[in-house]
Amino acid sequence: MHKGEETYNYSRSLNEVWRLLNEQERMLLRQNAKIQHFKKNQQIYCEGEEPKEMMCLLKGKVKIYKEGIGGRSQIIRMIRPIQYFAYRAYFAGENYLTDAAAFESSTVCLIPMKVVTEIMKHNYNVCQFFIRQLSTDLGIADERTVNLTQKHIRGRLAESLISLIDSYGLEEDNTINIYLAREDLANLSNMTTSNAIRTLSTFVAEKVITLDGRKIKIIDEEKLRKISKLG
Amino acid sequence: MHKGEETYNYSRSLNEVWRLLNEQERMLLRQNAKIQHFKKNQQIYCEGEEPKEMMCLLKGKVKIYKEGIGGRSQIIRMIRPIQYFAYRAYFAGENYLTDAAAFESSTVCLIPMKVVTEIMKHNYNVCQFFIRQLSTDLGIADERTVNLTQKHIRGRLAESLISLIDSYGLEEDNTINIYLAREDLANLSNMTTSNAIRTLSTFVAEKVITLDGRKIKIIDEEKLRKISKLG
DNA sequence: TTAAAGACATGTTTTATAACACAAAAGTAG
DNA sequence: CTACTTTTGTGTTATAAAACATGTCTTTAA
Repeated sequence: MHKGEETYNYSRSLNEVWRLLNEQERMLLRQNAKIQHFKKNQQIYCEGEEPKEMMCLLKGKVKIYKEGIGGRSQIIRMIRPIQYFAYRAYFAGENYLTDAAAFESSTVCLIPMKVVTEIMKHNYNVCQFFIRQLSTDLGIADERTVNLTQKHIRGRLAESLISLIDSYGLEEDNTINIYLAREDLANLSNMTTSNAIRTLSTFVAEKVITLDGRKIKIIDEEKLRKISKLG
Repeated sequence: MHKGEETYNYSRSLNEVWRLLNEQERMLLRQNAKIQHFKKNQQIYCEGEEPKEMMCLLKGKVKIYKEGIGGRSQIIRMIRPIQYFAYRAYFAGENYLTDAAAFESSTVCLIPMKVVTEIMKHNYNVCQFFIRQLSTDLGIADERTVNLTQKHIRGRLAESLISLIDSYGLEEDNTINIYLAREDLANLSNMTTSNAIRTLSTFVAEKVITLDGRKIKIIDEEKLRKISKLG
């Protein structure tokens, strides 16, 4: 695939926001957007940095996380392709409060926030897009707070697996379409790596999932949802 | 105070957003806004309800909370006068995910969301106001998740006390300007009521605070912040 | 003014989960 | 291929916090 074609596909991928724009605004984006590749486990931005550009994930998988107490990191949310991220801090007038890193080799489109806000001034649809997105994410964060603080280990892990299914989907053979280290699964579910491993094992014993290395195959999604709700 | 004067004062209180509006928009608000009083402990809205109106707290104190597992409720955030709330769900296209109730006798201004979005279409400043607010709140929610899941009881309670100071301020004698039941303090800090009581007692023993019923007087704010960070 | 209900306080027991320790497996580099 | 690091897996111990129990104090109500 030569460079022109690659860029063309990316432009199409930005679709969701793209169709809210007129030709002039699209031109502005084309002129200012940059494409950047990140290797597996490469940092995309760091806590404390000043946000200048918003990002749209074109390819790959990205985690937004925080380094907590005593090196225990906590994954806040996961990004899938064609999701926008890294704009919150700029809008709040803050530096980044989180870190972002690529789970796997990823491609990101960077758009200067100055350009974005310039467009927003004259385009209500784009404002509405961000308001809806922020509102949805705030709702998810509120739910998450209760889940992580009140549910037991089994419930939290089940919840995480379900959210991974929702984000990245299942292959034809019911394998979750992302391969995470046990440690990441633990950081997502607010538990130690040992307990993530142990609890995954009990799920296997209960025939809710099967494991093959990092491949997680869902056997009984109904039961998994039940564990997430009650356990 | 007669009715006209009361309304006049409320209008001035809406200041922050008020000055973003032109005369026509202000008229629209005046015609559609309603003032409503809530008694102590009265519910303002419930989870599952369809949001139709945004609210601005004019007087009193309000808690936004969620009923979690087994009746354990979790306070998500506290509202102080001249803060707007109850708009997230509408913007996200959802029903309310939280409950809201008055801590003490409170006065609320209700503004139909239809009117708000109508104004937003032609007023970028109002869009910006909500985007900034949502972005700030999302940042707070992310911080909170890590604090509630990773800090120990002492740290969580200290954190809650500090956030109460930040929200409601201190009297001249260093008393926190809100009187919460131990149970509410517990629901704010993700712990049982017993543990909130116990931990408050240890804070008294350590001369960080003094207690007189529900009055909490801050003796050593520096130490409290240290406990919140490390403990 | 005396019950009754609710909030506050504190000691004891139980339990979920972290912390630790070690081993096996798998991936990585020299 | 071999050594080395990282990841996974499992048993054991320690501990923070919930659950439970009980009593006192305070407010409300009859």
